[in-house]
Amino acid sequence: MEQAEKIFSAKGYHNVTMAEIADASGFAIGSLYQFFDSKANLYSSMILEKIELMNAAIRQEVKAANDVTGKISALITAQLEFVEKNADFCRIFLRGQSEALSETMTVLSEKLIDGYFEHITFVENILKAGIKSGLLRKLPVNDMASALFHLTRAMASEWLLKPTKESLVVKKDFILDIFLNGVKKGD
Amino acid sequence: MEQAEKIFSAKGYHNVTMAEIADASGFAIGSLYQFFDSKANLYSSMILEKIELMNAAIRQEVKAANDVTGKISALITAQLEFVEKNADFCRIFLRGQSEALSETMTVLSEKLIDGYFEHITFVENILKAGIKSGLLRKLPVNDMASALFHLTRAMASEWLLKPTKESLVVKKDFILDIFLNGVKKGD
Amino acid sequence: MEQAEKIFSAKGYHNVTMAEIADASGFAIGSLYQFFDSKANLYSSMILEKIELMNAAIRQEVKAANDVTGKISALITAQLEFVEKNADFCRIFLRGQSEALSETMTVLSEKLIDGYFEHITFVENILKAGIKSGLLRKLPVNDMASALFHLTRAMASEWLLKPTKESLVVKKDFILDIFLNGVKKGD
Amino acid sequence: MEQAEKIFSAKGYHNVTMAEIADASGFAIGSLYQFFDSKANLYSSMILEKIELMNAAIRQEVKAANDVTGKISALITAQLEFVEKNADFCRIFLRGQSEALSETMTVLSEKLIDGYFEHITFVENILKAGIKSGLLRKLPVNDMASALFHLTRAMASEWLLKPTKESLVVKKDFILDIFLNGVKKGD
DNA sequence: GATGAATGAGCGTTCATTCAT
DNA sequence: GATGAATGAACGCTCATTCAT
Repeated sequence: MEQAEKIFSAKGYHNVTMAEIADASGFAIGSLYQFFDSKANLYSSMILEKIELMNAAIRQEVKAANDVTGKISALITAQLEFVEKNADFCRIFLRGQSEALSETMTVLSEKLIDGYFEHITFVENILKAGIKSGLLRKLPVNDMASALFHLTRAMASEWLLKPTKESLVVKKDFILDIFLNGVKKGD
Repeated sequence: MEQAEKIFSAKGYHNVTMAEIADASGFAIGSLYQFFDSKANLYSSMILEKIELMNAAIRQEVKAANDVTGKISALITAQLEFVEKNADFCRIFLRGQSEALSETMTVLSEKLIDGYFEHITFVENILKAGIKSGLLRKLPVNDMASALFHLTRAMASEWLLKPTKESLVVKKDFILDIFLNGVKKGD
Repeated sequence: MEQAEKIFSAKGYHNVTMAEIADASGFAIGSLYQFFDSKANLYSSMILEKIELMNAAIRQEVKAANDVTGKISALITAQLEFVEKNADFCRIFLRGQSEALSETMTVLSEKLIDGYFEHITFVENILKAGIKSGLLRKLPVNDMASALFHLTRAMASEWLLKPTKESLVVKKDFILDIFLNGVKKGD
Repeated sequence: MEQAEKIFSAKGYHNVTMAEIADASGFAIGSLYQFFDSKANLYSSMILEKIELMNAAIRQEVKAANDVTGKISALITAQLEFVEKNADFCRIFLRGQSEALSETMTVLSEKLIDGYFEHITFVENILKAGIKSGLLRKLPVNDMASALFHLTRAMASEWLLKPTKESLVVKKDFILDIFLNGVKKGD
C-alpha cells in the first residue's frame, strides 16, 4: 500500500499520521496494523522494498552489459533511471534517510547502511575488473566506487532539487566522462 | 547554548525534547523560548549558524590560495576539515537534513537549498577561472561544481559511516586526483 | 465453550481479547458472536452458569442431610468443595467480581447480588430451623447467615491466596466449630 | 487529588479515562502525569494510601485498649468505622481489588496481599495474647484471625450492598458475640 | 451457518508552548 | 528577566464488533 510512499516523501516520517496514510490508501487505520506492526515498520518496509527494487534493476542492467565501460555506463544509467522514475521516493533521502532510535528504526538504519556497503562492494568488483583489464588506474577501489556512486548521486540530487523538464538520464555521459577522464584538460 | 547541537546530532530533531535541551544547556525551558520562538526555530538557528561557519572557513581558505589548483585544493581541504571537526553535526545530514513542513522548517529548507546553490555558484566561479586559464576542459560548470562538491561529500560520508582512526583530510589528494584526472588509465 | 473461563480467570475481563477466546476455544471470532451478543454477555453467561452449578451442588448436598447440624455441615462442605474444584474460576472473585457499568454488566452485577441474597435466604432458612429446634441462639438470622457464609469464604480466600497442598475441605470442622461455639474458652 | 477515588469507586479502573479524572479533579491531563507515572500508578497510589490510613487507624485504636477483649473490640470497631467513612472506596473491593497484569498492577496486587497477611499477623498476635491469658481456646491462630477479619468483612459487605440508614458500627457487638461465643445455644 | 479481515472509535501518553510567580 | 509547573491537542495503537464471502 505504497500510497504511503507519496505521503512520507512529501512530508517526512514524523509529520505523517497513521490516519493520513489510512485515508490516502483507502484502508482503515486498523487494517494498516494488520499488515505492519507499527508505523516505524510500515515506513521501513516501504523503504526497504523500494531499495530492493532499485538494486534488482541495477544488477540486471549491469549484467546485460559486456565490457567494463558498458557495465559502468549501465550502472550509472540504472541509478539515474530509478531516481527519475521514483523522484518522490528519492526526495526522502534528500530530507533524511531514516530518523532512527526506535528499535525498528535502528534496524532500518543498519539495513540501509549494510545495503549501501553491499552496493559499494558490487561497484568495487566492476572496477576491479576494469583495473585488471587495464582500463582503469590502480587506485583504491573502495574510494573509486564511492566516488562513482556519489558522482551519480550528485547529478540526481541536483535534478531533484531543481524543477527541470529535462530527463535526468542524459547526465549519464557527463558522469561517465568526468569519472573516467576527470576535468583536467588533456595534455 | 549549542549544547543542543550535540543532542540533536545524537538523536535527531523529533527525538529530542525541549526539556532535554534545557537540561543539557543549563537554561530553563522558559529561557529557551526567550531566545528562540520555537523548537523549530532553535533547530534552524543552530543549523544555519554552523553552516555559516563552514562557509566562512571555506571562503577564507580558498582566498588564501593563489592559483586555480590551489583554490580547488583549499576548497576540498576546508570542507573535509569542517566535517572532521564537526562529525556529530554532519551526521545530522546523513540522518536527514531537515524534517520540514512547519512554517519555520520550510524556511530552513529553503535557506539550506539557497545556501547550497550559493556554494555551488562559488565553486563554479573557481572552475570558470580554471577553464579560462586553460587548466580545465570546457564542461558545464554547474555540473562540474556539483561533481566536485559531491565527490568531497562522498569521502566525508564514507568516513562518517565507518569508524576510522585515520584523518579524513588525507583523502584530499585522492579527490583532487580523481576530479582532475578521472580514473581512466593513460591516454 | 467455557475455555473462556480459564482465560478470564487467569487474566481478568479487560485483559482478555475476543481473539484469545476464539483461539483457545477453537471457534472463530464470528461464531462467538453467534452465541453471545457481546464480550460482556459472554463473560456474564459464563459466570452465571458457574454460579448456578455451585448453587445446585449446594442445594443437593444440603437436601441430603437430615438434621440442622448436618445441613450446616453440608453447606460448608459444598461451598469448600466447589472452590477447591474451581479454584481458577473463584480467583476471579478475589480479583474482582465484575467490572460493571456496561448495560450487560450492570445486569450481571444485579444478578450476582440477587443470587447472593437468595443464597443468604437459603442459609437463613436452615438457621431458622436451627433456632426453632433449640440448637441455635435467637440471633438475627440474616447476620448469622452472612457470618456463616463469610466464615467459609474466609477459609476459601486464604486457601486461594496461599499455595497449599492440603485440601481445602479439611477446614470444614474448624468453620463449623467456630461458628457454633465461638472462640471463647468454655465457661 | 483523590477525587479520582470517587470515580474509580463508581466505575471501576478500566471504565475510567484519564480525561474523566482530569475533569473531575480540576487538573489537566498532563498535570496528572506530573504526579503519577501512569494511570495504573495513579490507581495504585490511591489504593495504597487509603489502605495505609486504615491500618494506621486500626493500630491506634487497638493500642488504646487495655485487655484482649477490648483490643478485639477495638479492632472490629476500627474496621467498621473505616468502611462506614469510606464506603465508596470500599466498594472497589466488592467490585474487585485490583485488575492486575501490568507491571505496576502486579506490584499493587502483591502489596495488597502482603498488606493482608501483615494485617492477619497483627490480629494473630492479639489472639495469641488471648490464648495465653486463658480467654480463648487453643485454636490455630491463623484461622482464627482470618475468621475474625472476614466476619467483620461480612457485616461490612452486607452493609455496603444494602442501602441502609443504620450505622454499620452497631454490628460490632454482634460480631464480637458470635466470634467469642459462636451461635450455639447454651451448653 | 461459519469465518476472520476489516473497521474506526476511543484510549493512554507525550511534549511544545505558555504564563503566573 | 528567568523559571518550570501546568496545559491540552494530537498521536500511535488496540480490540470489540461487523459483514462480505
